[in-house]
Amino acid sequence: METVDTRQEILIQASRLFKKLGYRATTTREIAKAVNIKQPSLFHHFPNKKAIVEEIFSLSLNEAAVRIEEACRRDGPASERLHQYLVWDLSTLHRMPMAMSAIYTGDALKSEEFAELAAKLKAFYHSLEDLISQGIDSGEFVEIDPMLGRLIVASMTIAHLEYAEEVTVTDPDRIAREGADLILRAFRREQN
Amino acid sequence: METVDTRQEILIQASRLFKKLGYRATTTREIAKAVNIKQPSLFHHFPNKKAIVEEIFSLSLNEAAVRIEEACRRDGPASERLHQYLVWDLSTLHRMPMAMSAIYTGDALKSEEFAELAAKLKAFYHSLEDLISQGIDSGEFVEIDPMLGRLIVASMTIAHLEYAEEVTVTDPDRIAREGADLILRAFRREQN
DNA sequence: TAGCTTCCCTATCAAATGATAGGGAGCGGG
DNA sequence: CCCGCTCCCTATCATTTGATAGGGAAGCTA
Repeated sequence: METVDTRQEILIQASRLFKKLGYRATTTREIAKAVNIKQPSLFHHFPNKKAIVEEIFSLSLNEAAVRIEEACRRDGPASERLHQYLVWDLSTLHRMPMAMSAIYTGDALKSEEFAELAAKLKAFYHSLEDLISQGIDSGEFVEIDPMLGRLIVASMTIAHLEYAEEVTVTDPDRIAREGADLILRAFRREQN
Repeated sequence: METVDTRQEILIQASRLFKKLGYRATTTREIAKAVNIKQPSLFHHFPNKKAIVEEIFSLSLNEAAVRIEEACRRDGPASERLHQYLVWDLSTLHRMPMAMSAIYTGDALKSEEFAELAAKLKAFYHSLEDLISQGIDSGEFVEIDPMLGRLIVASMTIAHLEYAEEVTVTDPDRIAREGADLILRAFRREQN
């Protein structure tokens, strides 16, 4: 049976190093050292360095892509649907032992070799922009370019992730709600 | 006399590649190719690769650090001082021919060798948190951890930079004002 | 013209780094 | 007992990449 501990530990340590140094700057030797194994042993658990970051990425993006698309198609106020999605997203990410902000803030996605992942992310962004457009059309959000809205939601999500990685989180759900509230504040029209 | 054109072109092309690929993933050969010179010719204008990113970084941070500190010490509502600073910052960055978001979103700063730059940025963040604290104390801003406030201001600034780099900017001052408005919306209390 | 400076070139190096080859220890099943 | 599997090791390779050495052309000054 494959030891799941070492594999999981690789993901955790790699994500922290990716966050601290970036993907390219993090060597497989550093990852191995953090896991207390030798460098070639990494390749028993993952075929290559790329596969490590791909797995971390999939952990966060696969389900998120489905959920944001569902949120797009449901009925009801767009602001509520976006809020619900953000609460789920933040609480999920906050619970993960990996430093998930590493994936989005880092350099991994920018590389040519990660075109497939970048495409997934692009589709995700498309749904997010769609949802924001719905909110703008219904008058719930201020009138901004949906692309700018998407950039703001994404960057504030990452900011909140980075925040939660710094402080000790006692209640992931509560801090996720507060984060979602804060993100929506940025472009929700004042309620009168 | 040193040709300023090539030097400037190196900064511009390098910043775009840093944005697209990240600092570590961008090779000096790629930069040279974008500038239409050979790789070793780069080292006539800059002592090493690090110096290129340092110069781009200094362009944006040196004056910003002074201005944010001044904003901290001036009188008047904190929200107005922060707004003024943000308008200056965004309009300055939007006018630069370099892709300035490359510096903040990229992996360069994370590296050990850029500890000096990271320290500068840390001092800048300290002033920003101070200013946000003032606004929270005076009741202008919602009660959040100043660190979270700082992360949000920084990430939204970058989001706005990335936005302006995508669309064609006709009036940098106007888009800077709109950006500053949007950033402050995120945590300014509703005005009654 | 001679001499100096600027700027770019070709050729080349040394180090870092992702990945492979192949061996050995531990362990469980038959 | 031995086969096969898992998991880690040492040794090593091939490539990439930042940087250096040294030369040559163009332009300016005296």
